Amino acid sequence: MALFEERGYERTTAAAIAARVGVTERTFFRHFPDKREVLFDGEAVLRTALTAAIAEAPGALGPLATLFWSFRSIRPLLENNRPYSEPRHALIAGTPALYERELAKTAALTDALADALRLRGVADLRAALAARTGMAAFVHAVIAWLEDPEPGLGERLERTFAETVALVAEAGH
Amino acid sequence: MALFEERGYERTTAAAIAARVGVTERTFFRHFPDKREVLFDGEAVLRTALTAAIAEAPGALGPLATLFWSFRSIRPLLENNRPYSEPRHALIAGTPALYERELAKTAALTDALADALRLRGVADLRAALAARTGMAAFVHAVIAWLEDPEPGLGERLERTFAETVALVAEAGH
DNA sequence: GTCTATAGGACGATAGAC
DNA sequence: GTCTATCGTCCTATAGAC
Repeated sequence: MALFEERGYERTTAAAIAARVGVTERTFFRHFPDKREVLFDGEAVLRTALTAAIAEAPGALGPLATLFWSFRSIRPLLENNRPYSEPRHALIAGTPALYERELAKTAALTDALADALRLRGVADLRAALAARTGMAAFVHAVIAWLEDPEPGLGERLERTFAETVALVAEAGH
Repeated sequence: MALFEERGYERTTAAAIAARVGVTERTFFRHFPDKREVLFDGEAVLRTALTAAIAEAPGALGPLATLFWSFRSIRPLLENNRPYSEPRHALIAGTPALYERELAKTAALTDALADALRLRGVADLRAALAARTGMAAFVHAVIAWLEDPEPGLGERLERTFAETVALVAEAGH
């Protein structure tokens, strides 16, 4: 992050990153399959936390309510991580190659959520649609919060969930 | 597509594509900013059709109903394109680098839909959330249809819209 | 005369093969 | 760790269209 903020992502070579931590360029590529991945280690933590939450959510909840419940439950994780994730978000948003990778990670997470719903007995396509719809709200709320800390993440999530309900209700006549 | 289906995307060099159409590698890169882009020319057509439809949708419709109306209206475009888009989808789904680019195009399209909604007077964040939610349904329906032609796209869209309404209604208590 | 397209040579960086 | 293929950029030159 220090190097990227200094010279920008594209003008920072993999060799320069490697040199900064005292290894060779080849060693860098042994740890990360490509240069973008160096910024996306955290995704696994988020996926683990969310799929665990889905498994533990109250059994009475429907698919989308389960997701909303899970998103609420990992709020502390996101809030604690903000000092790192906020500048990271700014860098990613301004770098097309990184933005593409971020989208791929989000898509992989969406698939994982759908699988976690299936484990709760939700039908195949229904689980996929619920995961997409839920992630649409979650990503919207988190990005809004990363770009403007007020109001807090909890408030952003609740407002977004409520607005999703309102938008869809209106479209359903 | 012929070359990609023959040897796979990654094992097809830009030079090979260029040679196939009788130009040099450098000329290839004058037409396409990078190798992936050669498969994503069509996105502009879809964006133009959808934003135009949003502008022409009945004024009484709310944001999400406007999107659903627009998705329905471009059905013929998608159906006519199926002979090309179906093998293309299979190739993209099996090639991570192409899948990432596809996600980026979808994200750009989502932004364009949000802007089109703003032109209809929808508030900023509300437009962004509606666009994300609508695209979640649209992409779900189109992918399901590309991977299995039965039932048709019209039926896939209606079922998906209805299921979105049901999922969200349930989550809203 | 200007605009647009192709071509050629050189080259840095990523990333894979070994 | 060594070696190298491929992607993608920079620069300049040339040919045809209008």
